[in-house]
Amino acid sequence: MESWKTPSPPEPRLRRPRGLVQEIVDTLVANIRDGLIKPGDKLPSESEIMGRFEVSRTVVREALSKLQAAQLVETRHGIGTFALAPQDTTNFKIADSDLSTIADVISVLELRISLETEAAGLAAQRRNNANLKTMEAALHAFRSAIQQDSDAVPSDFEFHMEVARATGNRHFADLMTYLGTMIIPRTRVNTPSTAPEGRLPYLMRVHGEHESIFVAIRNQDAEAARAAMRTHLANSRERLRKAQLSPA
Amino acid sequence: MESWKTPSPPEPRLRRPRGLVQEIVDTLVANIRDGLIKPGDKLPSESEIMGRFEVSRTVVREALSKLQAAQLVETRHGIGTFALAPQDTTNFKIADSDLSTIADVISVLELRISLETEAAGLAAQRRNNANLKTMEAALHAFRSAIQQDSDAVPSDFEFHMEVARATGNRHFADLMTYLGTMIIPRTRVNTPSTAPEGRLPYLMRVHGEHESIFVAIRNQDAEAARAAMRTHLANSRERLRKAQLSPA
DNA sequence: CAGTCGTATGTTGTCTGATAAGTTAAATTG
DNA sequence: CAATTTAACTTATCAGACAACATACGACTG
Repeated sequence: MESWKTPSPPEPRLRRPRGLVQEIVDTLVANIRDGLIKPGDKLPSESEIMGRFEVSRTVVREALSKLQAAQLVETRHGIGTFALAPQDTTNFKIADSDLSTIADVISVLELRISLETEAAGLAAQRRNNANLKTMEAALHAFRSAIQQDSDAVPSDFEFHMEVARATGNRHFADLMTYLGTMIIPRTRVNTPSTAPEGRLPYLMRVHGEHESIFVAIRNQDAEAARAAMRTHLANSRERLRKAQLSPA
Repeated sequence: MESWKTPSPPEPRLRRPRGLVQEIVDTLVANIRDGLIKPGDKLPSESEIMGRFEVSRTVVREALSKLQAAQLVETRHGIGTFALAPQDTTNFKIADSDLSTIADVISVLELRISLETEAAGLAAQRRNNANLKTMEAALHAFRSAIQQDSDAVPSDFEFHMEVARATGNRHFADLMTYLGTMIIPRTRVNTPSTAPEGRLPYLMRVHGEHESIFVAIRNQDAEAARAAMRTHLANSRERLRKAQLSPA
């Protein structure tokens, strides 16, 4: 009924995934973050943005409105819109919107690789018997969960947390806790389901990697612990990469 | 029902504190925070808000746009705008009280070692020419500052920040920014003063370490970059350790 | 009667064109 | 030259329109 209604298709705007407004917001945010627009700089006038993106002024103003709300720019009547200096960020935070795609999750996982690789090395040097005992318990719980086909994520996370705790440096455990709560809900969905080898073999391999980490830490071999942890998390990253390339 | 909009006096519009948009934003935010509009509730339609505040749709839409940016509401095309549940405000934070002793600073430095060692490796793989240029400029500024006996900390930090940026992973740069602002004010005090070799030789050695990192990143040698960064920061840690044992 | 379909209606998304008001700098005037 | 006026550019707001989307209800069909 409408298929014959459009004889001429001059549609220069093919993709509008999240609306025109968000497209402009994303572009401007990127320009500011990348330093293309420095704090104090004047943004292009509304008319200019209209022309550059080929949208109406309504869209431009709503985009700028969002940037104002985000405290990224300040608009002065009759003069223009200016980029603001990033406010004092006395905390580290990952926005939920920065975890919407698999690529976003990978970027957080990279941070986790950075953190946990070093944590494993420090843990190997500083672990005490209580740490080893807790790790062992977590490994045992993980194996049981696999065999009983129940949720293995809690014991998995508990093992990693104990490695972080074994560093004796509270900040490692704190940051792990934060990253864990951010990442776990997103990775759970596609954890064993995307494994080409099937759930049980995959989880058993993970278990083996955990044991390699544990042995290195127990033997106080910092280099081996680092390497084992890096291998373990790099595997997770590769699995996510594949899931990214071949969506279900 | 009238509780969320005070009836306006016969005078059309006497005070406009920061514009009509902000007035609507303030009112709606207050209503959401006070529970008059609960999470999941549908806000009045745009036409309705237009009528109640006697403003045009432009103003209403810009106000709602700000609320969207603040993650207070969500708008669905063709349905309406709905109040959102307050999002998780969990974040990673290091309390000021956790930085009172040198041991505390060392523990944060360890986190930084973890972060920057990996960042150097990733930077070696992913750096572009702009990154290299910025790093070179920072190195040059650092050397100049040394020779002119001025503050070398900003260019030092700038170099490290650019390494973090060269990872292409925003979280590295974000966490570096946070750790940097936490740590810098504390390390500045005892930076070159506690060096047994004297200020200039010490800073020149730091400069050399920076150059080793830079060369490895330029050559895209990830392992060498990691090692150079680890050496560099381990030296800082050792210096702090000595200062801890022999307080001035 | 049950299920499907089309339409009426209400909503948000975007566009167009206009007027008001603030700011700056050139042009004009004394 | 200095003060003032004007012009141009900017943001702020308004008004009306059409498109895209979603839902509800009635009509038609089996």
